[in-house]
Amino acid sequence: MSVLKVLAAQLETMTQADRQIAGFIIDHPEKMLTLSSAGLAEATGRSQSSVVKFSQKLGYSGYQQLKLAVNKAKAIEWQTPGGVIHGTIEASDSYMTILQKLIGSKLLSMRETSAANSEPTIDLALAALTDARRIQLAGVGASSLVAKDFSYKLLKLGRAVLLDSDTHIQISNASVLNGSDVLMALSHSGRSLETLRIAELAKKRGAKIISITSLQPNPLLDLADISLFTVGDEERVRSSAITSRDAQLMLTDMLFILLLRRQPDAYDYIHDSETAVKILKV
Amino acid sequence: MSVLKVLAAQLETMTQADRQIAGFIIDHPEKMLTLSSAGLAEATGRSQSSVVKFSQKLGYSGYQQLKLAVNKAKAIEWQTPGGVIHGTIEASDSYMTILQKLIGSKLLSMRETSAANSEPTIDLALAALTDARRIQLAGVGASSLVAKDFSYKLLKLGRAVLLDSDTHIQISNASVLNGSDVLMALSHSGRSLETLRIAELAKKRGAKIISITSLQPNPLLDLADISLFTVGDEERVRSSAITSRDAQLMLTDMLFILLLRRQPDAYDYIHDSETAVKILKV
DNA sequence: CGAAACCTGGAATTATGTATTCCTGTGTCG
DNA sequence: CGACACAGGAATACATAATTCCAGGTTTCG
Repeated sequence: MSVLKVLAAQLETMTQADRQIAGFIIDHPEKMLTLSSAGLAEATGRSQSSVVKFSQKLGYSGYQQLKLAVNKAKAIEWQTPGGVIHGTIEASDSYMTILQKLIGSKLLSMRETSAANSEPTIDLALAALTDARRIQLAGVGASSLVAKDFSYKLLKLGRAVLLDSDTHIQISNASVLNGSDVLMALSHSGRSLETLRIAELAKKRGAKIISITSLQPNPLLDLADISLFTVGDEERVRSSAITSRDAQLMLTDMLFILLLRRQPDAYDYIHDSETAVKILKV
Repeated sequence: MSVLKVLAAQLETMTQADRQIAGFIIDHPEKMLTLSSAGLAEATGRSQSSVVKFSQKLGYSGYQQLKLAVNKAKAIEWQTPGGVIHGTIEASDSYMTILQKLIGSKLLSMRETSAANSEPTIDLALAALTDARRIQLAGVGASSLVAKDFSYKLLKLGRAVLLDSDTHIQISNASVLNGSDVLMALSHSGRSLETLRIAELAKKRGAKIISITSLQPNPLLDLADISLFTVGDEERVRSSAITSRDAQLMLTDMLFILLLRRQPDAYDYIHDSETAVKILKV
C-alpha cells in the first residue's frame, strides 16, 4: 500500500509535529528522499527525533525504512501505462484530456485499492462470506448502489443476502442477525449515521462485521472485525464520488471473483440465473 | 534500466570482491535491503569499505543510494510482470494475477468505450441533456444501478430526472413525455424487453431517445436519435456483467463531467447537495 | 479543583552506519 | 627487477539515526 496515500488519509488525525512532517513528505516526496532525518527536521521546522518517532509511529523501524517505502511508492506511481494522465480535471481541458484524466483517476484508485488490502485480510473476508448463514449488506447514497450490485452477484452465487433500500427495514433486519451471520457495511467516510447504527446493532447481536471504508480513521472501522479499504481520488476528478464508487466496485468485484473461485458449483448458479433472465430479452 | 540488470550484465567484468557483492545483491535483493553496508560486507565475506566503493563504482554517491535504486527496481518488477495483463481469469490464477487481470479488463473496457464514442455524438447527447425539460432514465438489472447512479448526479446538477425501479411506473412516466423531454435508455444487449417498451413509448410521444448499448446491432439502437456505445469484455473476466457495467459507468461519468463543464452554476448545486448530506454524517 | 497519569515533542546523548584515508600485497609493464 | 597501478582491507573520521531524558501541556479521575 502506498505510504503517501496512508499519510494523506491520516493527516487529519495526526499531532501537530507529525502533520507538518507528513505534509512535507506528501508535497515533496523526492526531495525528502535526498534528505537525512536531520535535514527533513530542519525543512519542516521540527526536531530530528520527531522525524524518527514519526517514522516509527507509522510502523517502520526507523527513518531509513520510511524512506524506502516512499521510494517504492514513487517508483510504482511512475509506472503507469501509456496515455494515462494523472491530473485534476480543469474546465479548460479538451475533450481528449478529460477522458484521459478520468481514466487515469479511475485506474489509480483501482490500483491503490487493490494494494490497500492485504491478501490475508481478503482471505478472512472471503472465509466469513463463505461461512455466513446470511449476509446483510448496508450502505446509503452511492454506497447503496454498490451494495446492491454486490448483492446481485451474491444472489447469483446462491447466497442468502439481506438488503433493502429502506434504512428502517435494514435496521430491523440487523436486529435479527446472530453469530452465524455477517454484516458487510459500506461507507467511504465510515461516518454515515444509518450505516453506523446498523453496524452497531449487528455487532450487538453477535454478527461478524466487515467494514469497507477509506483509510481515514473512522467509527465504522472501529466496529469492524474485518476491515477492507477503498482508496478514492476525489480531488483530481473534483466532482462527486466517482472514484470512491469505483474503488468500492473494484473491491466487491475482487471479492466476487475470488468467491467464485472458491465455490465449485458457482458456475451452475450463474448459468441458471442467466438462463432465467434470458426470457426477458428479445 | 534496472540496477539488477546492470549488475547481472557487468558481473563478468568485475573484480573479485565486487563480483561477490553484486552476486549477493542479485540473488537476495530483499535481504540486501535490510542490511547495512557492514552487514552486507559480512554476508559476502568482504570488507565494509569494499561495499561502499562498489556502490560508488556503479555511479551512486554511496551505499544508501544504491539501496534506493535496488528498492525501486524491486518495486517496479513487482508491480509489472509485463505491465497490464489482458487475459481470461482462470481458477488456477494466483491472487496477484487475478487482481492484475481484473484491472486490465476494466482498463481495456474503459479505453475502448471512450474510443467508441465520437466527440460530435457526445456533444449531441450533451446538448440534448442540457436542453431537456425532463430526463427520464431507463434500465433494468445491472443497468438500473448505473441509471440510478447517473440520476443522482443529474439531480446534483439540478436537472429534472425521472427514474423508478418499478418498470410499470417507468412505463407510465414514459407515457407522459413529450417533444421537449429526453429518454436515456441503458441496456448493454439492447434487448431488454422493459427498456425497449419504454423507449418505444417515449419515441411515440415525441421524446428524444439516447441509447446506450453495445456495438452489436440491436433493437434499442434502431430506435435511438442519438446512439452511445459501451464496450465490455465479459469473456475475459468470465463472470457476470462486470466490465459492461464499468463501461456504462465510464460513459455516464464522462457525460456528467462534461455537463459539469458546460453548466456554469454546477458547483453551486453540488455544494448545496453535499452540504445537505453532511447532516447525516457523524 | 488539584494532583496524578499521560501525551507531545525537543535537547542531549548514545549507538549505528557510512565514507574516506591510509596502507599493504599482488600483478604488470617497461 | 623496480616503479607503478590497483584491488581491497583496516583504521579512522564523519554523518546519520535511534534512544533516553526531560519540560510543558493536557486529560482524567478522585
